[in-house]
Amino acid sequence: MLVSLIEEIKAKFIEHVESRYHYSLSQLIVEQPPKVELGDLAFPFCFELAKYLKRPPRQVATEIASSVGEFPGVAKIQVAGPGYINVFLKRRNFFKQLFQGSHQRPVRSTTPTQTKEKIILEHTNINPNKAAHIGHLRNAVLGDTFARLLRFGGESVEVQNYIDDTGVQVADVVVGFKYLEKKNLPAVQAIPGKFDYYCWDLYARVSSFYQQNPDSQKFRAETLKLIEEGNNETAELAHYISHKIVQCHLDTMWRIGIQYDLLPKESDILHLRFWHYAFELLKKTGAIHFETSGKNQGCWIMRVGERSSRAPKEPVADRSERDYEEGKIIVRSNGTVTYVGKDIAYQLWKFGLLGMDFFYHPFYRYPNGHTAYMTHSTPDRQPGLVQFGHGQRVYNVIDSRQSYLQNIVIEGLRALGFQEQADKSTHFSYEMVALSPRCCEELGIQLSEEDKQRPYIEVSGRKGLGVKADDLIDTLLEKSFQEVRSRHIDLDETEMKRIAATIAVSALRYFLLKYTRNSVIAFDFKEALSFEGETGPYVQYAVVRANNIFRKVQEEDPSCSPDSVQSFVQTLGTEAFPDERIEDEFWKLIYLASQLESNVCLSIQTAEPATLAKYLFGLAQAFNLFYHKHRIISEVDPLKKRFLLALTRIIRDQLEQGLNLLGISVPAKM
RNA sequence: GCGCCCGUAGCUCAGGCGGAUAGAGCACCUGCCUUCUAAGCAGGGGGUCGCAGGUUCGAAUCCUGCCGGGCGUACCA
Repeated sequence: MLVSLIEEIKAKFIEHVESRYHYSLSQLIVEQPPKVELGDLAFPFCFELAKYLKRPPRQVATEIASSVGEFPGVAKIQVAGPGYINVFLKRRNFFKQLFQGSHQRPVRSTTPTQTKEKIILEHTNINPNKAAHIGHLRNAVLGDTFARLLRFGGESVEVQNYIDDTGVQVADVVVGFKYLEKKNLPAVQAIPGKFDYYCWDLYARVSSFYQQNPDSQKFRAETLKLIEEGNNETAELAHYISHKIVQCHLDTMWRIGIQYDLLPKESDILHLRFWHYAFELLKKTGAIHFETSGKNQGCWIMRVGERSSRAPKEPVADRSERDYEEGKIIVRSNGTVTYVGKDIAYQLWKFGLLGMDFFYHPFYRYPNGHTAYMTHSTPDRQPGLVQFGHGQRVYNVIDSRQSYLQNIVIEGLRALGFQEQADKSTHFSYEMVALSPRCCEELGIQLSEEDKQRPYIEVSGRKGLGVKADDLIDTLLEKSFQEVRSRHIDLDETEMKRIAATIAVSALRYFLLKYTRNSVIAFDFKEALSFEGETGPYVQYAVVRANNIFRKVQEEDPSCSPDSVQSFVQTLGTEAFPDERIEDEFWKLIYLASQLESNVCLSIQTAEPATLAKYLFGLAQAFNLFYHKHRIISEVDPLKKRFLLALTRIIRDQLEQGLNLLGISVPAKM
C-alpha cells in the first residue's frame, strides 16, 4: 500500500519536473524525515535540480511545492530545511486502508513485470557423512527464509538440497567403518543411537588417521572408486550411510521448520551420464581445452582469466606463470571429473538446458503432508507423477568461500552461450559461522596462544570442531521449557513443550538472521541462547501481549468485539473521530507498521533477510513502548478504545506476518 | 602477488546506491511488577565512524593511497 503510494507520488514529481524545467531526474530518492513533525516522506531531489538550474535549492523547492498540485492520499506538502520537499499523508485514510489490508498479504508481487519465473533455490547441501552443525543451520535458515520471502512475493519456488553422496567425505566415513572399525553393513545398521553423531566422531577419527598414516590415503581413493562403480559391498555401505545421514539432516531441519522439495543426488548425475553430455557441450563450444603440457598436463581446463569482470586485463602474459592463474581444472588427468564440472551439469539441468531428466522417488514425508523427493537413476513404480527443474532463475545458497567456484559455474554457462541463464544465476553468498574463543573454551577445546588472539576459530568437520545443530536445538528447547514452566505452572507438560519449541525455533532462527550475510558470525552460547533484547522471543512476546489485550478486552467489555472495532474503522473520520485525534505518537506507530511491505521488498531485492528481521524488532520495540504507555482495557472513551484496539490489531498482524516470513510462529502464551 | 569481504560505543552488530542531531542489543549504573504477563519499560554514562588525502553546498556512506584483520586463489568440496 505505502509502496504504491510512494510510486504514484514519485511519478508525479518526475513528470512535473520534466514538464516545468525540462529536466529528467536521474533517480528519485525518498527518505524519511528525522521527526514526524517534519512529515512522512522527504524528497531531496531539489538539490540536484537546483544545481542544474543554478538557483538556490530552497527556492526551487518552494516553487515546486506550490505548483505541483494535489496528490491522492496526501494532506500537504511542505518545504523543509535547506530544500527538502516533505510530504504529509492523510492519516485517517491511510489508517483505514492499512487496517483493512493488514490481515491480507501486503505484497502482491515484487516483480512489477508479471513474467512468472520458476525459481530454483538450492540450499543446505550438507555432505551426508556427519551431523549438521551451526554453519549448516545458517545456510538452511537463510535459504528457507529467502524461499518464504520469494513465495510471499508471488514467485514459484522449488527448493533443492543437493546430496553429494559420491564425494570424498562420504568415502572417508566408509573408510572409517571398513578399516578403523572393521564393520560391515549389518554391523553398521546395528549401531544404536544417533547415527549422524556416531559418524561425526568417526569422521574426525578418520581424518587424524590419515594425518598420522599418509599411506592410508590410498584407502580413500580405492573407496571412492568403488563407490562410483557401484554394485559392490562398499558402494552399498556408502549408500546406506549417505541415505541414513540425509534422513538425520532432514529430521534436524524439520525441527526448525525447514523442508525441501527435491534432493538431487550426485550419484544420479553420474549414473544418468549428465556429466558426459555437459562434457561434450563444453568441448564442442571450446569452453574447456585439453592441456598438453605443463603442470596440468592431461587435464581439461576452463580459462578463468578475467572472470566476472568487464575489460580483460591486457598484460596477462606479463604476470609470470603463476600456478593459480592457469584456470580451473574441470577433468583431472585420471579422467575423473571435479565437483565444479558436476556442478555445471547440475546447473544446466536446473535451467532445463540438458535435455535429460532424473527419475524421482518419494523420500521423506513431512508431518504436514509435504513430500521431499529424491532423484533416482531408475524409474519409480509410478513414474512421471512429478516434475522438477526447468527453472528460469536459480539461487545457490553457498558460503562465500566458494564464490570462486560459483563464478566458474556461472562463467561456464556463459562460455556455453547461455548468456541469459548465466545472468539469472545468483550465488546467494554468506559468511561462515565460526566459534568465538570463549565458545571454544566452553566446549573444552584447547586453543593455542595464537588462536586465542584471533577474533574467531573456524568450524571444522574434519576435526570434529563445532557445535552440532541438534545439540544446540536441544539446549534451546531445554532453556525455553524452563522459562515457560517458571511462568505458567498451570499448563500441562505437552502444552509447555509446544510453546517451548516455538520459542526455541524463534530464538535460533532470529539469531541466525539478524546478522547481514557478509558478516562472520562468531558463535557464542550466551548470545545464541538469549531470549531478551534483540531476539526472536522479544518479537514474539510483543505479539502475545497484543493477543492478550484482545482476549481480555472481550472478557471484560463484550461491547468491544472485533466487529465493533471493524465498524469503528469503517466510519472513521465521518463523525466523532477527527484527523487530529490521530496524534503524532500513534501516527508514528501506524506509519512504521505500514512499512512491512517495503521492508519485505527490500529484503527480496537485496537478498538480505536481516533487513526484515531488524525491522520487525524495531516494530516490536515501538509496540512495547505504546503498550506501557496506554492502558487500553481501562480506556473510558469508547471511541479512543476502539481506535487503540484497531491500532493494536494492525501491529499484531504486521508482526505476525513478518515473523511467519522468518519461519517463526507465535505461541498462545509466553 | 592477484581477487573478494571487513574495520562504527567496552563487546556483538545495523546504517553504507551522498543528505537534517550516527543507531540498536549486550554489559554496567539508577528507577518501575496489588496494572492488558517484568521474556518488559524509563533514565544514565559510553563515538576523532581504522588513518590520510580527494570529489561535493554536504561524506560513516563515493574515489585514491596507506594500516590492520578475514577468506579465496587445490588434479578437496
